[in-house]
Amino acid sequence: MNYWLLKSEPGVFGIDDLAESRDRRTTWDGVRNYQARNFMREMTQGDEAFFYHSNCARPGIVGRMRVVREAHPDPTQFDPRDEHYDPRSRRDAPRWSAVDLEFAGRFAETVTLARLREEPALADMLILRRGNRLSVTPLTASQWRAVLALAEHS
DNA sequence: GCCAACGTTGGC
DNA sequence: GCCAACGTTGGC
Repeated sequence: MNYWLLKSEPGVFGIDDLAESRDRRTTWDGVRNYQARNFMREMTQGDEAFFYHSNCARPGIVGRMRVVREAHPDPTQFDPRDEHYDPRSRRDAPRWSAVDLEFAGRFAETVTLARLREEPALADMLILRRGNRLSVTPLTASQWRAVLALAEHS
């Protein structure tokens, strides 16, 4: 079992959009960073992930998801009308991957970025490191539990 | 392989 | 809107 944190801008695709998706599932596509892509390729079915709202008034963790389909070629890379189209990617050698995720609950309160920074148990969390902008990062089991504890005691 | 220029991310 | 930090691009 692995734990992950995935960022998305709520103005583009927020946790409510996931909760309202068909079967409460979505394909997490559009990732165009190699490090983030490589983390997605490490995901296995049943892995747990947090949904983080970025680039918004109250950035922070807003809920949970579960990996329901492992890495597969991101279809948007082949679609010339999609903003994530990559003309250099070939169908016989796809450059970018996506995973499918299922909604697993929304927190009663957002665990804000400011709150995450205050928590000693989360000092090593990757997204809290200076300048880290990765949209997909791994968490340790203890970091996962620490965030859940913050969510439950807010 | 170096590195300057540029584009993007994302908090504030 | 600002800007620090980072990744990517492309000339050389």
